[in-house]
Amino acid sequence: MKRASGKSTCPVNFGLEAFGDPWSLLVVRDVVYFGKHTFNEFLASDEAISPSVLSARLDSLTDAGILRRSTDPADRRRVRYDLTERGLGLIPIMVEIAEWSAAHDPDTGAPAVWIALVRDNKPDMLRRYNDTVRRGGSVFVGEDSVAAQVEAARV
Amino acid sequence: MKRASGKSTCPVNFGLEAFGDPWSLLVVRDVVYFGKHTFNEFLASDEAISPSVLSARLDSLTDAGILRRSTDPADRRRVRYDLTERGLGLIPIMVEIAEWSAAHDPDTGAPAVWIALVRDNKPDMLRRYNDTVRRGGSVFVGEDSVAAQVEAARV
DNA sequence: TCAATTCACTACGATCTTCGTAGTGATCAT
DNA sequence: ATGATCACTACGAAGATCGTAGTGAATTGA
Repeated sequence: MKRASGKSTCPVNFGLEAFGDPWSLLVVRDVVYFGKHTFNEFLASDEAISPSVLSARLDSLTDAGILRRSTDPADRRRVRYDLTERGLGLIPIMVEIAEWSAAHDPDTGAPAVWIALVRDNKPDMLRRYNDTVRRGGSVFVGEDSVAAQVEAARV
Repeated sequence: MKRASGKSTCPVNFGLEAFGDPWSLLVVRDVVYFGKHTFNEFLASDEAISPSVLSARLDSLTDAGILRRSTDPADRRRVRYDLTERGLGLIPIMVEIAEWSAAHDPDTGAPAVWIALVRDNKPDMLRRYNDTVRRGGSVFVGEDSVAAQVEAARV
């Protein structure tokens, strides 16, 4: 991304300068969908980011106001990354990307039933995503995940 | 983007592999918002892409089934790029990016009134975007632009 | 008809970014 | 005290992008 910054006031360009590299949205995805919050958790993702690149991305996402870092008081080695309000605002973008990919990737790992659920109840599901991630939960992993909420409501 | 392809079935990753570099979505934006369709038109964008990179992006977007190329019968030098149905599917993603950026960039060039119009009439506006671009029009430029349609309806 | 222009695109060296592996220092568990 | 684990840094190799300068084919204007 050597492209000169601020050379255009186009909003699509602004977004791409903030998170439009090949890795930033994968970090955000790890937080939103899988409840990952630490360096080593991000490092262990399927896509195999290298530590120096991850470090640079965490810095730039923090600088852009998308992530907030904090040290765990119970273990001061541990640094935790959470989405800010601005970062939570990226959820609709990710959901649209997931929907597009699920429709066009024959080998997609996205469960068709989940994609349909999100597509057909978008405002409601986006609200659930937002609320859940805001309080530290995730879409698929954990006690209070969105998937668990939906499952509980289905019965 | 040296990242190994196909190493994950995550739909966010699939999308990013297809159009998640810093330039692809700017090409799509040029088509959708400004009605650009040729190499030199893309080259003249504010963000100053270099011709070799543009050439590579047009190839990869065509390979990904997002763009379709055709030679102008009236001027056989001219190569025209249009969005395929799959490419039209990227419109909701771009609209969400634009909405996020307009909300977080103090210097955004996006007209607030337009962003509000799209936000508050999203299904209707997305349908207009899609229909208009499909028949060769654009959001802001040209006789049949979405902006012109909205202006006509406002009177 | 023929030179000048315009079209999409390639060539290429310099520079920047990413990759992949191997550390480093601080903190924690035993 | 020792070893493990934490977030990261270092660094050379490989790859991508930048910016400028072409190239050949098609079209236009004289």
